Amino acid sequence: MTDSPEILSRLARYQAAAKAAGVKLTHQRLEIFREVASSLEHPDAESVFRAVQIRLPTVSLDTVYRTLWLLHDLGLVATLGPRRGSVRFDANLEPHHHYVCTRCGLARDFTSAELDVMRIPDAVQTFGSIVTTHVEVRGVCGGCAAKSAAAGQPDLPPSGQEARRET
Amino acid sequence: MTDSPEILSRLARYQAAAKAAGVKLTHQRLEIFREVASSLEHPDAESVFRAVQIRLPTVSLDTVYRTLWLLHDLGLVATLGPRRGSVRFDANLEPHHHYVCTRCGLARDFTSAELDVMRIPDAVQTFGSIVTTHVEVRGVCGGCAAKSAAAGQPDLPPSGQEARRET
DNA sequence: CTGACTGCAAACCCTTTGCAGACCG
DNA sequence: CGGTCTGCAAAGGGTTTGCAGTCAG
Repeated sequence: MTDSPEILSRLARYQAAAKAAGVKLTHQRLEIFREVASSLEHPDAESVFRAVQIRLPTVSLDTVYRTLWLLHDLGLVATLGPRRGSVRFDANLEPHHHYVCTRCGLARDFTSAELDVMRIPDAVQTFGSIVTTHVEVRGVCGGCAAKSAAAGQPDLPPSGQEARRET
Repeated sequence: MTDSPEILSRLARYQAAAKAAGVKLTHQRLEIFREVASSLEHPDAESVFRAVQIRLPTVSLDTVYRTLWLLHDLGLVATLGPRRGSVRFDANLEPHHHYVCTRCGLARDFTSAELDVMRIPDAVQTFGSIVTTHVEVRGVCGGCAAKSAAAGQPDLPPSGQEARRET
Protein backbone atom coordinates (compact mmCIF):
# COMPACT_ATOMS: atom_id res chain seq x y z
CA MET A 1 0.00 0.00 0.00
CA THR A 2 2.67 2.51 -0.92
CA ASP A 3 2.13 4.33 -4.19
CA SER A 4 -0.53 4.83 -6.82
CA PRO A 5 -1.16 7.93 -8.92
CA GLU A 6 -4.04 9.05 -6.79
CA ILE A 7 -2.31 8.56 -3.50
CA LEU A 8 0.82 10.32 -4.68
CA SER A 9 -1.20 13.27 -5.85
CA ARG A 10 -2.92 13.50 -2.50
CA LEU A 11 0.38 13.39 -0.73
CA ALA A 12 1.77 16.14 -2.95
CA ARG A 13 -1.32 18.19 -2.27
CA TYR A 14 -0.90 17.81 1.48
CA GLN A 15 2.70 18.91 1.34
CA ALA A 16 1.99 21.84 -0.91
CA ALA A 17 -0.87 23.02 1.24
CA ALA A 18 1.15 22.67 4.41
CA LYS A 19 3.99 24.62 2.90
CA ALA A 20 1.61 27.27 1.64
CA ALA A 21 0.09 27.57 5.09
CA GLY A 22 3.56 28.04 6.50
CA VAL A 23 3.57 24.95 8.69
CA LYS A 24 6.71 22.88 9.00
CA LEU A 25 7.13 19.56 7.28
CA THR A 26 8.43 17.44 10.10
CA HIS A 27 9.16 13.75 9.84
CA GLN A 28 6.12 13.00 11.94
CA ARG A 29 3.83 15.02 9.75
CA LEU A 30 5.20 13.53 6.57
CA GLU A 31 4.59 10.03 7.84
CA ILE A 32 1.11 10.87 9.03
CA PHE A 33 0.31 12.55 5.73
CA ARG A 34 1.45 9.45 3.91
CA GLU A 35 -0.60 7.19 6.09
CA VAL A 36 -3.76 9.22 5.70
CA ALA A 37 -3.28 9.68 1.97
CA SER A 38 -2.86 5.98 1.39
CA SER A 39 -5.61 4.61 3.61
CA LEU A 40 -8.71 3.23 1.97
CA GLU A 41 -10.38 2.73 5.29
CA HIS A 42 -11.39 5.85 7.16
CA PRO A 43 -9.06 5.56 10.06
CA ASP A 44 -9.47 7.05 13.47
CA ALA A 45 -6.52 8.61 15.24
CA GLU A 46 -5.60 5.39 16.98
CA SER A 47 -5.30 3.48 13.70
CA VAL A 48 -3.16 6.12 12.09
CA PHE A 49 -1.04 6.13 15.19
CA ARG A 50 -0.44 2.39 15.10
CA ALA A 51 0.47 2.49 11.42
CA VAL A 52 2.83 5.41 11.75
CA GLN A 53 4.48 3.88 14.78
CA ILE A 54 5.96 1.14 12.63
CA ARG A 55 8.16 3.59 10.76
CA LEU A 56 8.49 6.17 13.50
CA PRO A 57 8.48 4.34 16.81
CA THR A 58 8.78 7.47 18.93
CA VAL A 59 5.79 9.30 17.50
CA SER A 60 3.13 10.18 20.03
CA LEU A 61 -0.60 9.84 19.77
CA ASP A 62 -0.97 13.56 20.55
CA THR A 63 0.95 14.46 17.45
CA VAL A 64 -1.27 12.24 15.36
CA TYR A 65 -4.32 14.03 16.69
CA ARG A 66 -2.80 17.43 16.10
CA THR A 67 -1.76 16.53 12.57
CA LEU A 68 -5.12 15.06 11.63
CA TRP A 69 -6.89 18.20 12.77
CA LEU A 70 -4.31 20.22 10.90
CA LEU A 71 -5.24 18.40 7.70
CA HIS A 72 -8.87 18.95 8.51
CA ASP A 73 -8.34 22.65 9.13
CA LEU A 74 -6.56 22.94 5.81
CA GLY A 75 -9.58 21.38 4.15
CA LEU A 76 -7.63 18.31 3.04
CA VAL A 77 -9.64 15.66 4.81
CA ALA A 78 -13.24 15.35 5.85
CA THR A 79 -14.49 13.74 9.01
CA LEU A 80 -17.09 11.07 9.54
CA GLY A 81 -19.19 10.51 12.55
CA PRO A 82 -20.44 12.85 15.20
CA ARG A 83 -18.61 15.86 16.41
CA ARG A 84 -17.16 14.38 19.53
CA GLY A 85 -15.75 11.04 20.44
CA SER A 86 -13.91 8.76 18.10
CA VAL A 87 -13.88 10.85 14.95
CA ARG A 88 -12.80 9.22 11.71
CA PHE A 89 -10.98 10.99 8.93
CA ASP A 90 -11.72 10.61 5.24
CA ALA A 91 -8.98 11.46 2.75
CA ASN A 92 -11.35 11.09 -0.18
CA LEU A 93 -12.90 14.46 -0.98
CA GLU A 94 -14.58 13.32 -4.22
CA PRO A 95 -18.32 12.60 -4.15
CA HIS A 96 -18.71 9.10 -2.81
CA HIS A 97 -20.78 6.95 -0.50
CA HIS A 98 -20.07 4.76 2.50
CA TYR A 99 -20.50 1.18 3.52
CA VAL A 100 -20.21 0.76 7.28
CA CYS A 101 -20.06 -2.45 9.26
CA THR A 102 -22.18 -2.15 12.38
CA ARG A 103 -20.09 -4.78 14.13
CA CYS A 104 -16.52 -3.70 13.75
CA GLY A 105 -16.87 -0.21 12.32
CA LEU A 106 -15.15 -1.03 9.05
CA ALA A 107 -15.91 1.74 6.57
CA ARG A 108 -15.44 1.58 2.82
CA ASP A 109 -16.14 3.96 0.01
CA PHE A 110 -18.13 3.22 -3.07
CA THR A 111 -19.22 5.36 -5.96
CA SER A 112 -22.33 5.42 -8.08
CA ALA A 113 -23.18 7.86 -10.81
CA GLU A 114 -26.82 7.10 -10.16
CA LEU A 115 -26.66 7.97 -6.49
CA ASP A 116 -24.57 11.07 -7.05
CA VAL A 117 -27.46 12.75 -8.76
CA MET A 118 -30.22 11.85 -6.35
CA ARG A 119 -32.81 14.50 -5.75
CA ILE A 120 -33.29 15.72 -2.21
CA PRO A 121 -36.84 16.81 -1.34
CA ASP A 122 -37.30 20.57 -1.30
CA ALA A 123 -38.62 20.33 2.23
CA VAL A 124 -35.13 19.57 3.47
CA GLN A 125 -34.05 23.10 2.68
CA THR A 126 -36.33 24.33 5.42
CA PHE A 127 -33.88 22.75 7.88
CA GLY A 128 -30.93 24.68 6.52
CA SER A 129 -28.36 24.82 3.74
CA ILE A 130 -27.25 21.66 1.96
CA VAL A 131 -23.52 21.18 1.72
CA THR A 132 -23.02 17.49 1.05
CA THR A 133 -25.21 14.50 0.37
CA HIS A 134 -24.22 10.91 0.55
CA VAL A 135 -25.64 7.45 1.02
CA GLU A 136 -24.75 5.36 4.02
CA VAL A 137 -25.22 1.64 3.71
CA ARG A 138 -25.01 -0.39 6.88
CA GLY A 139 -24.53 -4.07 7.26
CA VAL A 140 -22.20 -6.71 8.60
CA CYS A 141 -18.92 -7.05 6.74
CA GLY A 142 -17.51 -10.30 5.46
CA GLY A 143 -14.99 -10.57 8.26
CA CYS A 144 -17.53 -10.18 11.03
CA ALA A 145 -19.96 -12.52 9.35
CA ALA A 146 -17.24 -15.15 9.22
CA LYS A 147 -16.53 -14.69 12.91
CA SER A 148 -20.22 -14.99 13.77
CA ALA A 149 -20.53 -18.18 11.77
CA ALA A 150 -17.49 -19.60 13.52
CA ALA A 151 -18.88 -18.68 16.94
CA GLY A 152 -22.33 -19.58 18.26
CA GLN A 153 -25.53 -17.91 17.18
CA PRO A 154 -25.21 -15.41 14.40
CA ASP A 155 -27.44 -12.39 14.51
CA LEU A 156 -30.34 -10.06 15.26
CA PRO A 157 -32.58 -8.43 17.88
CA PRO A 158 -31.97 -9.55 21.44
CA SER A 159 -34.78 -9.59 23.96
CA GLY A 160 -33.20 -9.62 27.38
CA GLN A 161 -30.78 -7.01 28.56
CA GLU A 162 -27.51 -8.36 27.29
CA ALA A 163 -25.70 -8.26 23.99
CA ARG A 164 -25.78 -4.59 23.26
CA ARG A 165 -22.96 -2.41 22.09
CA GLU A 166 -22.91 -2.58 18.37
CA THR A 167 -24.91 0.38 17.16
CA MET B 1 -44.74 18.39 22.50
CA THR B 2 -46.87 15.99 24.49
CA ASP B 3 -49.26 13.88 22.45
CA SER B 4 -49.93 12.98 18.85
CA PRO B 5 -51.22 9.68 17.49
CA GLU B 6 -47.80 8.52 16.41
CA ILE B 7 -46.06 9.41 19.61
CA LEU B 8 -48.74 7.80 21.74
CA SER B 9 -48.52 4.63 19.73
CA ARG B 10 -44.77 4.54 20.19
CA LEU B 11 -45.13 5.03 23.86
CA ALA B 12 -47.68 2.24 24.08
CA ARG B 13 -45.34 0.02 22.13
CA TYR B 14 -42.47 0.71 24.49
CA GLN B 15 -44.56 -0.10 27.52
CA ALA B 16 -45.98 -3.24 26.01
CA ALA B 17 -42.57 -4.48 24.93
CA ALA B 18 -41.06 -3.72 28.31
CA LYS B 19 -43.84 -5.56 30.05
CA ALA B 20 -43.50 -8.49 27.66
CA ALA B 21 -39.79 -8.62 28.34
CA GLY B 22 -40.52 -8.71 32.05
CA VAL B 23 -38.79 -5.46 32.93
CA LYS B 24 -40.33 -3.17 35.47
CA LEU B 25 -42.07 0.05 34.52
CA THR B 26 -40.50 2.47 36.93
CA HIS B 27 -41.18 6.18 36.99
CA GLN B 28 -37.77 6.85 35.56
CA ARG B 29 -38.28 4.49 32.67
CA LEU B 30 -41.72 5.83 31.89
CA GLU B 31 -40.41 9.38 31.71
CA ILE B 32 -37.47 8.38 29.59
CA PHE B 33 -39.76 6.38 27.28
CA ARG B 34 -41.94 9.40 26.89
CA GLU B 35 -39.06 11.67 26.15
CA VAL B 36 -37.59 9.38 23.53
CA ALA B 37 -40.95 8.68 21.93
CA SER B 38 -41.76 12.33 21.58
CA SER B 39 -38.43 13.67 20.38
CA LEU B 40 -38.12 14.68 16.77
CA GLU B 41 -34.44 15.30 17.18
CA HIS B 42 -32.23 12.28 17.69
CA PRO B 43 -31.13 12.97 21.19
CA ASP B 44 -28.00 11.73 22.87
CA ALA B 45 -28.11 10.53 26.45
CA GLU B 46 -27.26 13.94 27.83
CA SER B 47 -30.20 15.60 26.07
CA VAL B 48 -32.67 13.01 27.24
CA PHE B 49 -31.26 13.40 30.70
CA ARG B 50 -31.77 17.15 30.76
CA ALA B 51 -35.32 16.83 29.48
CA VAL B 52 -36.29 14.12 31.95
CA GLN B 53 -34.71 16.01 34.80
CA ILE B 54 -37.39 18.68 34.57
CA ARG B 55 -40.11 16.26 35.62
CA LEU B 56 -37.96 13.93 37.66
CA PRO B 57 -35.23 16.01 39.30
CA THR B 58 -33.58 13.09 41.03
CA VAL B 59 -33.06 10.94 37.98
CA SER B 60 -29.45 10.07 37.24
CA LEU B 61 -27.60 10.10 33.97
CA ASP B 62 -26.68 6.44 34.47
CA THR B 63 -30.29 5.45 34.46
CA VAL B 64 -30.85 7.32 31.24
CA TYR B 65 -28.01 5.42 29.62
CA ARG B 66 -29.27 2.12 30.94
CA THR B 67 -32.79 2.80 29.75
CA LEU B 68 -31.74 3.95 26.31
CA TRP B 69 -29.75 0.79 25.81
CA LEU B 70 -32.69 -1.17 27.11
CA LEU B 71 -34.88 0.31 24.38
CA HIS B 72 -32.17 -0.45 21.89
CA ASP B 73 -31.86 -4.03 23.06
CA LEU B 74 -35.60 -4.45 22.74
CA GLY B 75 -35.35 -3.28 19.15
CA LEU B 76 -37.43 -0.17 19.83
CA VAL B 77 -34.91 2.46 18.87
CA ALA B 78 -32.04 2.60 16.41
CA THR B 79 -28.76 4.37 16.95
CA LEU B 80 -26.95 6.88 14.81
CA GLY B 81 -23.29 7.53 14.66
CA PRO B 82 -20.30 5.34 15.30
CA ARG B 83 -20.18 2.58 17.80
CA ARG B 84 -18.44 4.44 20.54
CA GLY B 85 -18.62 7.91 21.90
CA SER B 86 -21.67 10.09 21.90
CA VAL B 87 -24.25 7.76 20.40
CA ARG B 88 -27.59 9.21 19.36
CA PHE B 89 -30.86 7.36 19.52
CA ASP B 90 -33.52 7.37 16.85
CA ALA B 91 -37.08 6.51 17.81
CA ASN B 92 -38.19 6.43 14.19
CA LEU B 93 -37.89 2.91 12.84
CA GLU B 94 -39.59 3.60 9.51
CA PRO B 95 -37.42 4.05 6.42
CA HIS B 96 -36.23 7.64 6.45
CA HIS B 97 -33.25 9.87 5.85
CA HIS B 98 -31.30 12.40 7.85
CA TYR B 99 -30.40 16.02 7.70
CA VAL B 100 -27.48 16.85 10.00
CA CYS B 101 -26.11 20.26 10.89
CA THR B 102 -22.32 20.16 10.92
CA ARG B 103 -22.20 23.07 13.32
CA CYS B 104 -24.45 22.16 16.17
CA GLY B 105 -25.25 18.54 15.45
CA LEU B 106 -28.97 19.11 14.96
CA ALA B 107 -30.45 16.06 13.23
CA ARG B 108 -33.81 15.86 11.50
CA ASP B 109 -35.62 13.16 9.61
CA PHE B 110 -37.06 13.47 6.18
CA THR B 111 -38.70 10.97 3.88
CA SER B 112 -38.66 10.50 0.15
CA ALA B 113 -40.28 7.73 -1.81
CA GLU B 114 -37.73 8.33 -4.52
CA LEU B 115 -34.76 7.87 -2.23
CA ASP B 116 -36.24 4.86 -0.49
CA VAL B 117 -35.89 2.83 -3.65
CA MET B 118 -32.39 3.83 -4.65
CA ARG B 119 -30.28 1.11 -6.13
CA ILE B 120 -27.02 0.25 -4.43
CA PRO B 121 -24.24 -0.91 -6.75
CA ASP B 122 -23.71 -4.66 -6.70
CA ALA B 123 -20.08 -4.12 -5.85
CA VAL B 124 -21.09 -3.05 -2.36
CA GLN B 125 -22.14 -6.58 -1.55
CA THR B 126 -18.54 -7.64 -1.76
CA PHE B 127 -17.99 -5.67 1.45
CA GLY B 128 -20.66 -7.56 3.32
CA SER B 129 -24.40 -7.86 3.88
CA ILE B 130 -26.68 -4.86 3.47
CA VAL B 131 -29.03 -4.22 6.36
CA THR B 132 -30.08 -0.60 6.01
CA THR B 133 -29.57 2.18 3.51
CA HIS B 134 -30.20 5.83 4.03
CA VAL B 135 -29.21 9.22 2.75
CA GLU B 136 -27.36 11.67 4.96
CA VAL B 137 -27.56 15.31 3.99
CA ARG B 138 -25.17 17.66 5.73
CA GLY B 139 -25.32 21.39 5.93
CA VAL B 140 -25.67 24.28 8.30
CA CYS B 141 -29.07 24.62 9.94
CA GLY B 142 -31.09 27.80 10.04
CA GLY B 143 -30.24 28.50 13.64
CA CYS B 144 -26.49 28.25 13.14
CA ALA B 145 -26.62 30.28 9.95
CA ALA B 146 -28.41 33.03 11.83
CA LYS B 147 -25.76 32.98 14.54
CA SER B 148 -22.99 33.18 11.95
CA ALA B 149 -24.62 36.12 10.25
CA ALA B 150 -25.00 37.89 13.57
CA ALA B 151 -21.35 37.27 14.46
CA GLY B 152 -18.36 38.14 12.28
CA GLN B 153 -17.30 36.14 9.25
CA PRO B 154 -19.69 33.43 8.20
CA ASP B 155 -18.18 30.27 6.81
CA LEU B 156 -15.76 27.88 5.19
CA PRO B 157 -12.20 26.52 5.05
CA PRO B 158 -9.83 28.06 7.56
CA SER B 159 -6.14 28.35 6.73
CA GLY B 160 -4.29 28.73 10.00
CA GLN B 161 -4.52 26.25 12.82
CA GLU B 162 -7.51 27.56 14.68
CA ALA B 163 -11.26 27.17 14.28
CA ARG B 164 -11.58 23.45 14.18
CA ARG B 165 -14.01 21.28 16.02
CA GLU B 166 -17.13 21.17 13.98
CA THR B 167 -16.90 18.01 11.93
C1' DC C 1 19.29 30.97 15.48
C1' DT C 2 14.24 31.16 16.67
C1' DG C 3 9.67 30.12 16.55
C1' DA C 4 6.99 26.20 15.59
C1' DC C 5 6.55 21.46 16.85
C1' DT C 6 6.96 17.25 19.60
C1' DG C 7 6.55 14.09 23.57
C1' DC C 8 5.22 13.63 28.13
C1' DA C 9 1.94 13.78 31.63
C1' DA C 10 -1.94 15.50 33.51
C1' DA C 11 -6.53 17.17 32.69
C1' DC C 12 -11.09 16.51 30.60
C1' DC C 13 -14.94 14.87 28.72
C1' DC C 14 -18.44 10.99 28.15
C1' DT C 15 -19.75 6.43 29.27
C1' DT C 16 -19.76 2.28 31.97
C1' DT C 17 -19.52 -0.52 36.20
C1' DG C 18 -19.79 -2.05 41.35
C1' DC C 19 -22.46 -1.63 45.19
C1' DA C 20 -25.98 -0.80 48.82
C1' DG C 21 -30.43 0.91 49.47
C1' DA C 22 -35.26 1.61 47.26
C1' DC C 23 -39.18 0.18 44.79
C1' DC C 24 -42.25 -2.51 41.50
C1' DG C 25 -45.16 -6.29 41.04
C1' DC D 1 -41.47 -9.64 50.39
C1' DG D 2 -37.80 -10.71 46.56
C1' DG D 3 -35.60 -9.55 42.69
C1' DT D 4 -34.95 -5.76 39.86
C1' DC D 5 -33.71 -1.12 39.49
C1' DT D 6 -31.79 3.28 40.94
C1' DG D 7 -28.34 6.68 42.47
C1' DC D 8 -23.83 7.36 43.90
C1' DA D 9 -19.13 7.27 43.18
C1' DA D 10 -15.27 5.57 41.08
C1' DA D 11 -13.18 3.45 37.09
C1' DG D 12 -12.31 3.37 32.09
C1' DG D 13 -11.35 4.90 27.30
C1' DG D 14 -10.62 8.46 24.09
C1' DT D 15 -9.18 13.21 23.25
C1' DT D 16 -7.13 17.61 24.48
C1' DT D 17 -3.96 20.82 26.75
C1' DG D 18 0.31 22.93 29.33
C1' DC D 19 5.02 22.79 29.33
C1' DA D 20 9.98 22.37 28.38
C1' DG D 21 13.12 20.47 25.28
C1' DT D 22 13.96 19.77 20.03
C1' DC D 23 14.11 20.60 15.24
C1' DA D 24 12.89 22.61 10.54
C1' DG D 25 13.75 26.50 7.85
